[in-house]
Amino acid sequence: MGFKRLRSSRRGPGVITVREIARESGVSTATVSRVLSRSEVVSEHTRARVMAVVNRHHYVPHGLAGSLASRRSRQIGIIIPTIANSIYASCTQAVNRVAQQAGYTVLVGISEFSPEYEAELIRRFLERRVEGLILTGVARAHELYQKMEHNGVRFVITWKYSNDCGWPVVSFDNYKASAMAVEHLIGLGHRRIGLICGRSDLNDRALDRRRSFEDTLRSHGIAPDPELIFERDFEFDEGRDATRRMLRHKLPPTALFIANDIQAVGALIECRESGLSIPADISIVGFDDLPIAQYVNPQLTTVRVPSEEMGRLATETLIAGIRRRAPLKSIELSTSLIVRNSTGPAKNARRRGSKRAQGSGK
Amino acid sequence: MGFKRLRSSRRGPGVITVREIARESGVSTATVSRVLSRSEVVSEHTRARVMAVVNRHHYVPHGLAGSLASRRSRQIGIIIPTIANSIYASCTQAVNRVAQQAGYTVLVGISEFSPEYEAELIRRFLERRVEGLILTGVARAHELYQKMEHNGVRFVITWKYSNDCGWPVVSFDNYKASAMAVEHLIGLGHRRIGLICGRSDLNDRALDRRRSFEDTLRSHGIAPDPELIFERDFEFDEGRDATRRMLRHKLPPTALFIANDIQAVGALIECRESGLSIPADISIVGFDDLPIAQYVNPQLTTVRVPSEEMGRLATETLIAGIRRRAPLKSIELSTSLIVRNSTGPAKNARRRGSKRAQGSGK
DNA sequence: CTGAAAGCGCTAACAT
DNA sequence: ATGTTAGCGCTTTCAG
Repeated sequence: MGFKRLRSSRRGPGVITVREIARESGVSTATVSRVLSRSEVVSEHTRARVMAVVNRHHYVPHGLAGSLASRRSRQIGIIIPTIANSIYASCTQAVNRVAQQAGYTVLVGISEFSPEYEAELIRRFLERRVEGLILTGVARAHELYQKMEHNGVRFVITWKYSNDCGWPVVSFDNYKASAMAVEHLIGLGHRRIGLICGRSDLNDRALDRRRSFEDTLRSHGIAPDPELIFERDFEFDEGRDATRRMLRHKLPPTALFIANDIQAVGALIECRESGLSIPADISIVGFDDLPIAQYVNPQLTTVRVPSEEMGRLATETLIAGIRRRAPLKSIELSTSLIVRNSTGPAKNARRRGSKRAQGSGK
Repeated sequence: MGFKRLRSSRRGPGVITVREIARESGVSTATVSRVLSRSEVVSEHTRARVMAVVNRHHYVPHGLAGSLASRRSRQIGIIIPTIANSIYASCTQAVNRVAQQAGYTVLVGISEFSPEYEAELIRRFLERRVEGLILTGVARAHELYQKMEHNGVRFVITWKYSNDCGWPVVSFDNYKASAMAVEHLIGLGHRRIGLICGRSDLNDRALDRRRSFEDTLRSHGIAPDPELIFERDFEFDEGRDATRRMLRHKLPPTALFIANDIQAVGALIECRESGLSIPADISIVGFDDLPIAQYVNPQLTTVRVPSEEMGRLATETLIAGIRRRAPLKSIELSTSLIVRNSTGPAKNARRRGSKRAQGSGK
């Protein structure tokens, strides 16, 4: 107990502390702490006295010290691949809202589709002692899962439903959703169908969608043509360029399944500028149902994903698990095909008529 | 996957601490700490021994305790109004990248255009002891500025350049940028010009753009018509609806300045669906230069804003200020008008010809 | 190059 | 209803 250096021990701006507030209001630090958290257990009189001092100094308690002492950080983390695609934005916004409501602060990490970067973000969030983590997809080094468990942090996977991965998941099923989209095209008589999706080596959601595409074709007796499958980044121009290449093919597709709306809009523009009429000459199905899908011409048929609901439920599940100290339960969400004007019967189709919007999942 | 609880003081999962690592590797906690931060001052031999134990336990140091002891949180915060508009997304992504690079973690706050919510976020971030803050716009309660100063946190304002607010600012000037857009229309002979922008009571950027619009018209001898001014939320449909109302006016506008591309796309669609041809019947200038601006038909003339550069520079400025313990310096960025195909001469215009892309700012 | 020891600012038993 | 006290897990002088 040295009496040397009172306020602001080492150096640095002498920001006010509980001790100072306690001294000035003539109570103990414990009482100040109580006023600031569970103010109902404190008498109205002392509460008012303390708050006056607090306000006078613009005192904000040191949350890190508080977290250290209480062993609860009141923080959760979310890691998404990009913030640029508004589909992640709406999910993240929902997460934020629910977490805030429950008294949690959210750390947002953007991995930019890099596994190394994601690992680094997870490490940082663990260091920041988040109580829970919302992750995108399930594919990551086993070591990372170990690290999360060893550090006692709960997590939930989003954007990829899988009932055999062993981790808690709150998501729709990319495989089922894509099958629905592809079957819509096949049902319209299309047999020659192209695919554009994200890079399946960096993105297990893209992988699911691609596998679903190939399997669904096969199950209808159609052999997927590798020359009609493109994996690209999520940019309008990438979708556009891939489409251009497909249209140049000696046997061009009569329909495209494009596993995200950004690339799909690019594809749609490319088709239109190439003089094709949609859906008379070529049909297009997207994925995500971004707001823009209704604002292109023709309006885009696409798969609607419950991104906000997913964010909300994932956060609720996570926080409930943290509070109850119980294992998290998985939830499968459903998607639906929104049939608009970018899909129609194939030329020379044997079967005719189009399906209406239909549900999948549970 | 059960957690065996080791020695844990009160309760809770016995997560490993420095003390345990120190014990197992036969060194002091000080040495473990050195290995984990400035490993170069430790002998290769002990370093290796310590790291072996660290890895075996998947040990992640308690960053909050570290921050408390070192009095540096290594965190900065950014508060944006929404994550849904990709113009903020690209800025935020740049902030993240630079901060990460410099060893800082970023807290992202979404205020949803609510001053109360923003105040709450600032309070939480202060509590989390961020070392710096990146804010959107300059309009907020004086008390908040006081609070930031009293708590010794540095901050920089973005998205609004103003050299008389007294705070450090890294931004372009909304007023100048808008004037450039409006003068483009006036230069094409338009005299009857409508405006759609965000709500100027919640958004000082929208206010600047609106004032600039009105002032620029007046300076060319045109009286702004209140019936041709709409303040709306940032949704396609809002832009569309406002446009519909303007087109119904007994004296409809021949040109629209729409102070963001989201509403502008909505406006463009509405005009097209109303049977107007763009730019023959009506000209449209947007603001932001979102990727979508090139993907609508006709391509949108709009103001390009340096959102990534702003994010990058704001972060660099902030971190430099934190490191040097020096006041932050303001930076004015420039914008440019990207002339595409949605603007053309007014019908019956006296003057003809259109201007090319031109710069503003510094 | 390494260790001992004193806190960082707060919370939560446990008392009163 | 309020005070006393013992840490939370780490970093950082200061010695050696």
